[in-house]
Amino acid sequence: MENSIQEAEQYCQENGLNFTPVRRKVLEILIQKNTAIGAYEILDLLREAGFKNQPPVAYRALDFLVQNGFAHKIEQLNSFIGCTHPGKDHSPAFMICRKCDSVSEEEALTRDFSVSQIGSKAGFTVEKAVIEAKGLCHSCAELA
Amino acid sequence: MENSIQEAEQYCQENGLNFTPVRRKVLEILIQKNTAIGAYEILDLLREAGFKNQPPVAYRALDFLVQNGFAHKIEQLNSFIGCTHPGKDHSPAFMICRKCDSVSEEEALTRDFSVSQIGSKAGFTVEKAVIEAKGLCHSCAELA
DNA sequence: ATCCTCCATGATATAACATAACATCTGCGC
DNA sequence: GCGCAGATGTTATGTTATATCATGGAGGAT
Repeated sequence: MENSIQEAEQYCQENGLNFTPVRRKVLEILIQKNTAIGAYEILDLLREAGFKNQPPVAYRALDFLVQNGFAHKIEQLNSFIGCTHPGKDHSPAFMICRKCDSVSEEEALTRDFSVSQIGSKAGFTVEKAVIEAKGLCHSCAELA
Repeated sequence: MENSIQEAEQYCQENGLNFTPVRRKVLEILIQKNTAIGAYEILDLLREAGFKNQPPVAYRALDFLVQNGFAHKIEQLNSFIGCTHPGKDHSPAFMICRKCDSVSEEEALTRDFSVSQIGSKAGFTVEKAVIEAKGLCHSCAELA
């Protein structure tokens, strides 16, 4: 965890990005929680940590983190999750457990497939792909 | 368009589903618009057509349509679109143009790939996959 | 025919998520 | 100092979605 933060810090320095206290704190929150959480929950945690807590505070920090690959938005949950391998170029696919709400990030790029290919066939230029699956995680499937 | 409605009607009859006036009207709206629209826009159109217009009216009809494969939710837009090939079992991928906001539905299942496979590797059982891409559609790409 | 149950709808209220708009501050180059 | 750019502060509001309880209507069982 300290590790991830330091990586983010370094990446920002190298790329002229401003890794401010709020941004750092939000990333810390995301990494610590290790699952998808909503902006307003983040806001609560920010307040507890002594930061201002109007919605734009959280959303602005989240924008920054998502923009720069330190976090992802989970569209189906309207929530956010720290990226497990930031910086690197990747096409993530998220597995959302409907029972325990855990979210895991997998790599979606296979040799034979990409969303880009699907788009190409249709004459569409893909710039960003969202892949999210709902189902049962390993642990919850065993209990069933 | 009349066609799609009739197909839906028939499917409902065969499967013991209640294709009520609101549900029919919402499907008509979606098919007519032929792009993704929000629940509150649907609500307006329902009102114009003489239906009640509290939010649950639209959301309940949309739930029904999505549940039964007559429509899909576009998560990135918080909006809904009529399904272009309902009834059939399919795994759709949506292409969302950032310039003209058009949304097209493609088939995501290829011989060598599925989101299920990505999940399996991670011990995850995929029940439903959401694939949405943002980018430029053919027409908008040409203008650029 | 009466009652019961199921499903759909009506209606009110509120929750949850997100952004617009404008003010202020701070660091930095000139 | 001055002005610019990026970040944050602050207020207000817009947008999306659901909870909850009441009402209605079709169809089956007795």
